[in-house]
Amino acid sequence: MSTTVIDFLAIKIACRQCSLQQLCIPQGLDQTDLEQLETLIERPSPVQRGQRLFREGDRFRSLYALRSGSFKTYCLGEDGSEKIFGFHLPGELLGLAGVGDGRHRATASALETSSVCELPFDRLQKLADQLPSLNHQLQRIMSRAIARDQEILLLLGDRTAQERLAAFLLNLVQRLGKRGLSTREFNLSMTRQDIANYLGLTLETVSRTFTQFQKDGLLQVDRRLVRILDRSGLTTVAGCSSDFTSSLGPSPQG
Amino acid sequence: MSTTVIDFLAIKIACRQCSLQQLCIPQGLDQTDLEQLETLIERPSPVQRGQRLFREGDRFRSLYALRSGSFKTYCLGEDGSEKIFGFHLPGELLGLAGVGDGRHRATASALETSSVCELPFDRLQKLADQLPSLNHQLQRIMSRAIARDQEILLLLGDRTAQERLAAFLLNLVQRLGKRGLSTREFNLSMTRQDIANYLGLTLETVSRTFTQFQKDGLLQVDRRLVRILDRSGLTTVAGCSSDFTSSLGPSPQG
DNA sequence: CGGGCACTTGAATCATCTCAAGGTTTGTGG
DNA sequence: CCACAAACCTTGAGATGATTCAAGTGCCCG
Repeated sequence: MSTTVIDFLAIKIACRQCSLQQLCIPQGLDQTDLEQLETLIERPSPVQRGQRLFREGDRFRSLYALRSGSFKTYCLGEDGSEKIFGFHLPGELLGLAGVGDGRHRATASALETSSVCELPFDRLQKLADQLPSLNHQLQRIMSRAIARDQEILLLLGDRTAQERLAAFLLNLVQRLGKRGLSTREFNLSMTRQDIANYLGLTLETVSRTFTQFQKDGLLQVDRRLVRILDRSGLTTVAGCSSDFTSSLGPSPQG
Repeated sequence: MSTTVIDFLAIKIACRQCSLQQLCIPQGLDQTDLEQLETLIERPSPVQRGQRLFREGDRFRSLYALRSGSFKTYCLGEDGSEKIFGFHLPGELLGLAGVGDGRHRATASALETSSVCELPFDRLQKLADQLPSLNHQLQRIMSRAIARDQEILLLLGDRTAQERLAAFLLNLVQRLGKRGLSTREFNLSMTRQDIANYLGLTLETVSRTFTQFQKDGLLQVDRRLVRILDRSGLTTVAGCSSDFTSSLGPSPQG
């Protein structure tokens, strides 16, 4: 037992061998910069479903790079209801919204057992002050987070339930594809309630829309398992430029 | 005539004397850093109502700090319809979403005659590489833009027309107040259509809601002129934490 | 003075929500 | 291994807030 623990803690963080390199911070950094980056990364133990990485209002200390699994980020309303800002997949950075004023602006909760790399922000910032390439990469990542949010706003702006769900699913497969997973069949790690919340709909409407898509031969749905039968049909239903569906990302990262 | 032009071009940009210092990039920078920042700032001629600072798809070259006036940022849908991401007031930075991939992600259009400072990004970045304090300020600004977007999502998530409009107005007066303007009476620089679009409603619904607020004694409205009669009543209608209304800012900056 | 634009108001329609009930899966303890 | 509870999902019927369509007013600008 103790050996297991020791072995686990002894794992060297090697961005250079990580399959998510091109999606994560290392993108665009050279070998020597990467080596320095690796020295500051910590790896906490895996996060179980429902467990939180940080909470709304927590002191902001670290950014988190998702290695495996998935998260949702949300805030609680006055009445205790959640509002979900985004779902996050491996390679994405969580916590960016906390940089601004030193407090996390959302809660990040694991949708399934997940693992993350922790990047203590003071050390990351210090390193970025010395490595322009790392600095620029951080700028790019933050800017993209802003751009993605615009696209979520597009989605929520003035669209029907069908358009929203179709766009959501297309975005999801597109992001899964980038991570080397199937773009035809996948498992939703979030509940209908979560999807509804994110899309500004009710649970029932999401459920009905899934059923409708199935009747229309666009999808085959079995609880959390979704198979896309007619991608172009789905794109038509989404009713927006491929540009949009291809770039719609997660909401601001906690 | 030519003297006018020459005089205009000769105006020295002095962040140190700018009243927006505390809202804009200079916040937190010391004298010497500010002097260096001033050297790279350009001031284009004033932008007339309807004129665009940059357009969706344009090559990203500069950030723009708004000195006076106001802007909206939006994207065009396939059918030519706009989707407005935000309204921008003096001291705010436009164009942040373009850093990520070198293209502007939205169009920035002046709602009234406005003036801006242009910050060529290559020079700004180079300077930030040398001045950690400037760099950190840029990080803060981008992070806050992400955080603000979360709050817009909260607003659009699941709220009635009344809640949305009340929250919108409260946010606006709050931002105007920070700029030393009246928090009881102000002029809307955007049309009902723009507000509707931003809030995910129709023009008619916004108009009706204004009328309703007036009947309820919350506001006095005369075309674009709005006077707030019952701030706390409006807060109640907005139905969200003061925390939220106080921090809801503009959408991602173009 | 006239034309256009922004805004207001009304009535009917519609998409989504709400409320309610039932079904399935999963996990837990006996 | 079974019974049971909890969580999740589906489906239906009725209610409702917002939209759509339509008409009309007032203001600004040429």
